[in-house]
Amino acid sequence: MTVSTPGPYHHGDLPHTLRAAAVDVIVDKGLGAFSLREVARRAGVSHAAPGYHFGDVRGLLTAVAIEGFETLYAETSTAASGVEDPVERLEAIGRGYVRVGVRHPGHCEVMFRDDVVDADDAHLQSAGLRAYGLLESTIADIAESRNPDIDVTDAARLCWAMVQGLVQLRAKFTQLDEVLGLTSVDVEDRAARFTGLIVHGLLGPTPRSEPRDRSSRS
Amino acid sequence: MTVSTPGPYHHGDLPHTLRAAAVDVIVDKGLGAFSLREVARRAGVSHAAPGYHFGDVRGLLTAVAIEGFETLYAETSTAASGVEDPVERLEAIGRGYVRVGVRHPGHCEVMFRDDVVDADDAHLQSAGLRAYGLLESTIADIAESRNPDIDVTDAARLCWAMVQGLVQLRAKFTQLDEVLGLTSVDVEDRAARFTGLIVHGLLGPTPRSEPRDRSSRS
DNA sequence: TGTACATCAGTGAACGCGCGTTCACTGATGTAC
DNA sequence: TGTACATCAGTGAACGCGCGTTCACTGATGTAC
Repeated sequence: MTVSTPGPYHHGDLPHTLRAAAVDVIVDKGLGAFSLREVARRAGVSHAAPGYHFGDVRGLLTAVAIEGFETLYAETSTAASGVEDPVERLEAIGRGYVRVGVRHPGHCEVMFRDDVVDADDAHLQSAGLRAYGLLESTIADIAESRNPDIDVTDAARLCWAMVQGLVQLRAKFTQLDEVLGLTSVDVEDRAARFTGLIVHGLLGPTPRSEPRDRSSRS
Repeated sequence: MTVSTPGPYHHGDLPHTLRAAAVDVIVDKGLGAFSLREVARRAGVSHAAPGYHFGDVRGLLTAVAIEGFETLYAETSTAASGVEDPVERLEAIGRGYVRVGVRHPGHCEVMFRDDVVDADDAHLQSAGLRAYGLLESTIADIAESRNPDIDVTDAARLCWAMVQGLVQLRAKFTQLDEVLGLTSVDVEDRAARFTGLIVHGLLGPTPRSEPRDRSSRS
């Protein structure tokens, strides 16, 4: 990733390169060691260049977070498109989420870190709500067609929290595997079981493919 | 928390005070702004004092993480003790976990951050494995008594990831609540439903109180 | 086609700051006799 | 009980470092005429 050649004075698309370099830094040095100067070094430009485009550290990280939410929305909506059954759609979204987590760990490390990002940024908020909205609307569909007792907002958060937990703990699991002497497992497969659990949990302890008569309930 | 009086030359239990101050800093400034000097300032001692007791930043944060795992073990094992049924015990542990997350967010922010902590530290590893072991052994009990098909190691991680996700996203949810104009919800109640989902998912789609004949397994 | 000028994109030297670390020190406590 | 000494706990001045930010600058591109 590191560009060592001096390169032309005018860079093709420096903002893009800087975002990529920022992700690079996050992934292999961690957010703690993140700095504009390190990003500039990796992008092969002067240390003042990131400031020119993004203002400050917060601005650059916010741009990375926005990119992350856009990727998340793109991946999950693609995964969901064309899937008729809302339950299957939810599973597809869950898998898509985890895929993003696995493929873009740098973005994910920033997306929910309001202490590090400009949480008031309008683009960031709309990108985040757009991704969240897809999840929530799918659960609303499930509620409508399968179980009207579901608290949609709350269920959406359960799903989000669970999948996010999976993504966040992936690194820890990997380390635990080493400590415990176990081999690492297929994360996406785990995600499938995850979403399966969520769905079964949402539909109640005895899910059926056809809704049964459950009218007498508190 | 901040001590402004000069205080006596010899502090009663400075290591303890420094750990508390460290948690303080993490909670309201974030790990990004964490520094030994800031911790010393809050503890009301010279900036060299933390170095004397903990060596460096990593050492202090490792001590905080150990404290966190010890608290986690204490809380979950207390919650689990005396509960006969392993399923109920797992639920109690899940609730205990979330309680720790809610009450000790500073510790939790550090416990799984290997980039910031000395992951090779023997005390840290044993404290972590002790907490994890309680969870795993409970799931092993469930597997034994209810469903031998459960992959115990993997199920334990699912649980851990889910509850951890809940804890980590709590702050995000709070912020989303503001964005979406909703009131915040009872986190521990959410945890109960969480663990319920896990348990039902683990026991399969049609859980029974008595184990059925399943002897033919690979 | 050529020239002058404006604007954009990135440079690099300079600055002040907070940090971690070191180190000679000092104040307090414990111990030997 | 008193004195000398060792050890422990914390100090504070000093240092070098990487950082973010500023700012006059320069190289490249676009536009007007």
